[in-house]
Amino acid sequence: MTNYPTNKQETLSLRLWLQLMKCTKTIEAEVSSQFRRSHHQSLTRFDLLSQLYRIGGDWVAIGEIASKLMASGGNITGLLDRMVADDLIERRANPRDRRSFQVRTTKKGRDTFKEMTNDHTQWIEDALNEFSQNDKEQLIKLLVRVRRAFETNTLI
Amino acid sequence: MTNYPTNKQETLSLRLWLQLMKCTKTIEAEVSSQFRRSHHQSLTRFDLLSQLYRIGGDWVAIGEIASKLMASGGNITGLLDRMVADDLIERRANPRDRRSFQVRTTKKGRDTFKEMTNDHTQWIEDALNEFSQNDKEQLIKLLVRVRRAFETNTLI
DNA sequence: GGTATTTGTTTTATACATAAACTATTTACA
DNA sequence: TGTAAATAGTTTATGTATAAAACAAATACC
Repeated sequence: MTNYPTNKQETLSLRLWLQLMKCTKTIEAEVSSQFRRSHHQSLTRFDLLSQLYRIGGDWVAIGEIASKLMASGGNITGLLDRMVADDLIERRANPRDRRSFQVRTTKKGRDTFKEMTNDHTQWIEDALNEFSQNDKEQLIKLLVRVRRAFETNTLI
Repeated sequence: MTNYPTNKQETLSLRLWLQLMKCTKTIEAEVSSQFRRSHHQSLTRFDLLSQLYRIGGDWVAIGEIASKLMASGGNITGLLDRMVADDLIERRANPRDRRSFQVRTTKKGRDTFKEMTNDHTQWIEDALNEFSQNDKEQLIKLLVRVRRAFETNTLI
């Protein structure tokens, strides 16, 4: 999102990273504000509901949610509290481990997610319909490679 | 960053957007935590210092900063307060317009920015050195196109 | 010249993010 | 066993983000 000084040597790699960020932020801002307007929900909540949906309606440990969302524990605690208050998810103690808690979606949570995901898919489709299948596949392939490069790099 | 349900029709456009987000989040998390560790600064502060550097050391109106960072006004007020407290920037009333305020970097701010930007460039270079010039250029081109598609779409 | 509107910024309320310290439990193992 | 270590979540302190209301100063305009 930043325009870096152009007088300094701005390498191709750096330009790539800056464009990547700018692109993501632009779409994210749009989707995020649409979600707020249309559903009074945040992108984070959508992510969380997606994870729960993906798992299939069963009780899920809070730690598992946190790792899937790449979020810190303290963050998740508050997020879940607010979503329980809004009746999107429910929460219980893990019957087998008294340290642990579990959550799952409520009916309202599932309905909300369904509406959100329909809108979401539609927005993205509409915006990206000008791209050929080939362009998209190419881009996906490159993005996965970039991410892998960073993930392996990080583990050193 | 989310893995969406694969049983539902997951279009190519959607997969593209999800990979884009995942990729950006991964790099962002890495850069962000490095900045925190190495310089006790956030990515947001780096962005702000970049803008000030780009402008060239002159006093800049707060509103201009806000629009360049694509941030809300209320956000900027707090951010600037903390950065003034850390002696990275200084702040004064606009001598020509008594509604308005201006900021510019301090010496410490410029030094901090210089160190951060060197590290930043190095990290990105190291992670992306496996990519050919052609790959990078291709990717940049596609990313710009995607962003434009979204920007024009949004303005409707 | 006086009122209405716009502009530039802050304040307030709330949401979301991290790290670090803390509590409670479970597990490992001497 | 009994104690140390690991694990699961929460709390706390702080930073970053938004929208909406508030405010003061500048500008528009009748």
